[in-house]
Amino acid sequence: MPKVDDAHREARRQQVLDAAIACFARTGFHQTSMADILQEAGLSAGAVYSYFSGKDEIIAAVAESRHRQEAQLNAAATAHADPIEALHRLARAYAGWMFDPSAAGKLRRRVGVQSWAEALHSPEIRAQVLRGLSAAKDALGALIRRAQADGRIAAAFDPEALARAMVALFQGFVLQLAWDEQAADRDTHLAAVEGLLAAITRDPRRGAAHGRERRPH
Amino acid sequence: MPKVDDAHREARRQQVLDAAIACFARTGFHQTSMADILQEAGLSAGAVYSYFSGKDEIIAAVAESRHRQEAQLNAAATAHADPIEALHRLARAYAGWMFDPSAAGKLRRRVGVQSWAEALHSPEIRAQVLRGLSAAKDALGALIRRAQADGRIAAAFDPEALARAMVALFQGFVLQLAWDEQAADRDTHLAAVEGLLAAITRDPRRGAAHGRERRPH
Amino acid sequence: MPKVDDAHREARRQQVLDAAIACFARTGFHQTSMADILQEAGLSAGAVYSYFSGKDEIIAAVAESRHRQEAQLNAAATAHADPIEALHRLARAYAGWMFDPSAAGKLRRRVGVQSWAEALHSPEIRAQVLRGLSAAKDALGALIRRAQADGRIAAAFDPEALARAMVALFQGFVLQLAWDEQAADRDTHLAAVEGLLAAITRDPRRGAAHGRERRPH
Amino acid sequence: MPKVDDAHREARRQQVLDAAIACFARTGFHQTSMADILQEAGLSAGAVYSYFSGKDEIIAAVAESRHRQEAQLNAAATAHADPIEALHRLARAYAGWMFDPSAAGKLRRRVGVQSWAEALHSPEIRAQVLRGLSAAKDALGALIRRAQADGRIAAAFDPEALARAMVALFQGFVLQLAWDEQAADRDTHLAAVEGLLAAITRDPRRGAAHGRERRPH
DNA sequence: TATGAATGAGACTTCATTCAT
DNA sequence: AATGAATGAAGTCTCATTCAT
Repeated sequence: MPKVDDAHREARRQQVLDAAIACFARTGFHQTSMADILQEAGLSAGAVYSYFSGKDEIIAAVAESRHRQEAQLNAAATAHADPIEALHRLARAYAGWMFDPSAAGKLRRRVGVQSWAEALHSPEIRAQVLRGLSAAKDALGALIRRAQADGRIAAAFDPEALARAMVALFQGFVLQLAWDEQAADRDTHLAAVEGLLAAITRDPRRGAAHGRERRPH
Repeated sequence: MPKVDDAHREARRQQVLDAAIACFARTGFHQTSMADILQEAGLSAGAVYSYFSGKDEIIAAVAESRHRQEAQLNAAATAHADPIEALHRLARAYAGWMFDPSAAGKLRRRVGVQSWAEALHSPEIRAQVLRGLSAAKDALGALIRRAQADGRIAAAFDPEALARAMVALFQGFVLQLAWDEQAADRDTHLAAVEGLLAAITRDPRRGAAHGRERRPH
Repeated sequence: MPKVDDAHREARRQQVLDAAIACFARTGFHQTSMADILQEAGLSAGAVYSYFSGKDEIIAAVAESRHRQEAQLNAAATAHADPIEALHRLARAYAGWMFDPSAAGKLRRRVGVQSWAEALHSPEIRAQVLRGLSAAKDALGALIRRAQADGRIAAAFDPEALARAMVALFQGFVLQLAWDEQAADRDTHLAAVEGLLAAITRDPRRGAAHGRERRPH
Repeated sequence: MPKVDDAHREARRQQVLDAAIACFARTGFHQTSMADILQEAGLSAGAVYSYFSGKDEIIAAVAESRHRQEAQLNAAATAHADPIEALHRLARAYAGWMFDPSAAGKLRRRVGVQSWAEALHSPEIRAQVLRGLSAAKDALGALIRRAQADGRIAAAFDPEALARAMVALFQGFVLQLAWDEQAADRDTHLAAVEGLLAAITRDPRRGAAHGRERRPH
């Protein structure tokens, strides 16, 4: 019955990953020892090593699970017909995930920031991070181009640069939130992002484009 | 002649810090061994340990020197009488430093990102990072408030939130540049930041402001 | 089955302590390296460090085990009803232990002397040594007082000073033996101690005290 | 002018030795670093190394100076014509030196105890200590034999064993005093030693030996 | 002679990983 | 499959000693 075995295997792997996330969020990848993870998971060394080849694979798997979840956000949000509405939905989807005030959200931010640093010297994690960045930029870029085609965003904007800036804004907020969870709440962050969005959007109902009537949200 | 000794001492410390920065940028704080730093610096263990009490002090000194340089940017740029001009100068000063395409700039970004991660569990580095963040936010916030008093930025903006967003934008760009130095050049980043700035600024030469109906949040 | 584990743990700790005693006796606490102990014990560094937190704890445990054994001597010997007989038994018990000509006795003396020196700057070992000294002095002092009450030892003796002197005599012999195992045998030492004892003891069967029949050895 | 140079050299050596004694008394031979000694002496490394070949030579010289001083005690005291009086003088000379309550005496005891431990594994120091022990035993033994020839000490005593016991008594007192300087004063120790002496001495004016007139303290 | 910066062997300790049970 | 004791390479740091100045 491989199905049962696979389910069991998957459950055990998740148990290890959850423990690892808790430890990594607390002390960072390289200051967390395997012993810390074993204790947090309540498993023996032998057990953990039968599911993962080593610490590096655990780090990679933690980063990978983060990446997988992120990828779903893009797909879900960009389906909407109206590009501006899709942009807003995408922003809300990301904000909901990254600014999540729950304990899980806090762990995610902290591990996320560590991964960003780790990406500087781990080829695997770098690839993941860059893939995630590209996916977000591509999704945003496509929507921006559609909006520009509709005359809803000034053609003068470089879609790539604009997409990059929107992601940067998110990333900076995640950093600030990771350093100080009290820094601001989810709505504050979302408002800022949507403000940027509104500032560059033309009102579609007016003949002449004007930034002045834009409603940030 | 303490001057000679002090100069020598300072030179040696800098030699170690330079070596450490090179190593940290390459492999991260905790995957860099003291042996790596010794080799890079071309010094013996004993020599290095006579200038620093240990690896932690080196990490702290590296982060500290970064922080010290950053602090000077705020002061230099905010002196201008016109708040909008001061904001632009501040943006350019930060951009010039953080997006510096030279090797030194690249090292700075990479070490900076590591420090951001390290700040999550090192009280000292966290304090430095938060101090730097506060200083930047305060400088920006003061200028924004002056601009609002002059009617140059819509009063509806929360100065604190706006300042925070401008910093976030910078931080996100630094991250993206650190991951991929080819991602964009200094001008692209600066243009994006100045674009945001322009989008929220009223034209002072016009009787009626044009940003007036927008409610950023 | 904690019993098995505990037994195993205790056996391993003892294995380390035995190795440490051999090394310490040979080269002293601070000139013995952990590598020496590891080799002598036939264990790896990791194994030893899972039983002891470090070298200091091993030193303390070695001194402690010595102290524990010594404490039993006092209790066993002082139970006798006749105080003079109890004094002799105590002297014989100590002599049997401290002048033991076996290899174990030799190790004990050598480590003991090192502990005496170590007690000068290690608070833990000093406390142990002083506790052992007090226990011996107290046991002797109580017996001396009982003998004085019975008129068997001249009331003019200060019991505390006499006890201290008897202990000093033992300690000096241990030193001399440690320096030169051929210096004298157990009987010689015991004879000297019992000689001192006899010299201060009145013959209970005689009306008048006489030191003259004593045979110092 | 070699005389001046020699005097200078000797003064410098003594300066180092004094510093070393202070350090050794405080922390023991092997936990005192050369840096400690340099600082205490107020000399540079190069200076110290031009007077001593290394730490071992300093340790040996410290032990040696102690030994030299001790040797003078024997000679001075044993010159007296009456062997019993000479024994008392010898005891007082040793007591005066070893139980000296001054700071110098305290240092001497502490360094002495360390030397005793060091003698277990350093051939040089062992030789010194054994030479000192032999000298004392020989001086005492000679006096005891003279006293026995005069009928002042019972012939039944083994002179060697008796001498050894008297030295042991001193050594034990030194130990106890080093551990706790408040343990007893010089007079108490001297009284105990003289008490032992009296206990084995026959009254020369009486035909029959009597221990009973002895005054233990 | 004197200095003290520099050396580098070696000390203690940790921890990712293995493997006999 | 699971355990956890054991391994040992590698890490950080110290300190006796040297040598250019």
